[in-house]
Amino acid sequence: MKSKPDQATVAAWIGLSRAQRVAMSVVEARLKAEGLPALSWYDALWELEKAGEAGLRPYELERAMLFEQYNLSRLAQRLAEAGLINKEACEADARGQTLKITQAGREMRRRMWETYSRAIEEAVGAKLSVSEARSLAELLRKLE
Amino acid sequence: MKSKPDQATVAAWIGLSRAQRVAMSVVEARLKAEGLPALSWYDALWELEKAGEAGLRPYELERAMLFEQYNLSRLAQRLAEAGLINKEACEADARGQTLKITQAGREMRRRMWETYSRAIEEAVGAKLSVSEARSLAELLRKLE
DNA sequence: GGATGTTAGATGCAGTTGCATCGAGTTATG
DNA sequence: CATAACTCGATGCAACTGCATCTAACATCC
Repeated sequence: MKSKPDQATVAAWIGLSRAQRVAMSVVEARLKAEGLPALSWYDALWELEKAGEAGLRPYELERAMLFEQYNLSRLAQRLAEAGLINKEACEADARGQTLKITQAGREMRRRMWETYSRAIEEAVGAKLSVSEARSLAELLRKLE
Repeated sequence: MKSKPDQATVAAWIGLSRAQRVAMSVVEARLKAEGLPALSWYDALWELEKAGEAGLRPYELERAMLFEQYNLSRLAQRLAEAGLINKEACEADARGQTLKITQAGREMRRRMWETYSRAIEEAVGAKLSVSEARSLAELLRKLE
């Protein structure tokens, strides 16, 4: 009789939790040290920047970011308050809205990227060769 | 001129964030569905069970779990209130205390493991071969 | 031994997250 | 068209997290 999750699976799970926590705390600390907003702001701004002129419906952004609905609702509020996005009424569906990044939002995203990218390099790039990073990315993709 | 974090590094970072979020949400959902406490309870109970009769000082547990100090302080409070651990005065250092798992704590950990292990299998084991899981664990270990 | 610095752990407060639920609008069914 | 079922997004409330700070107890240095 074989144990359900084998040793390697458990090791991978533990590694995933720990590595993510370590890397994330480095990245969040760097952002905070520069007085920049948290990572979730970046993710949202980036998705909206990629979406361009059309913007995104909250539920689309929610899925792209793997965010809970209530969570995104509040994130959007804060981003709008900060002037980084606009919430526009949606023509096609009177319940809904369309989120669009503002110029200030694009600038903030760019500014965050300077710090963010350095932190990624520190937390991941410096610890893996390019081929290791590629392998890791591929293995992680299988978990989604 | 080469871009600072290369493409593979960024892909690994994104994969890490997403995979962890997906896997974690599966696991937490399974625990919640069974009316069991959150994962952090399991981690603490497991560390204390491994520590055995000697128990652990809060700051030791804190480091083992990669938890913030204030965070662990409150987790220990809740575990103690639930009767899963005991907080004993520390002989060697009057400021400190020693945390020890109780019998109820051991039982809870075992009970959580039944659900937890199935969830790990579902979120990780089912998506990777054994050798892939081994590779993944090894790559992730380099990030700590 | 006494001043100074450091470490262990707790806690008040503000911000964030999770959960449940709501209200408004849309779609499906008859 | 009426009603039932569902989707979109917001929100009250409770739990949790992060930050700063506090108290008490070592440790160090003279």
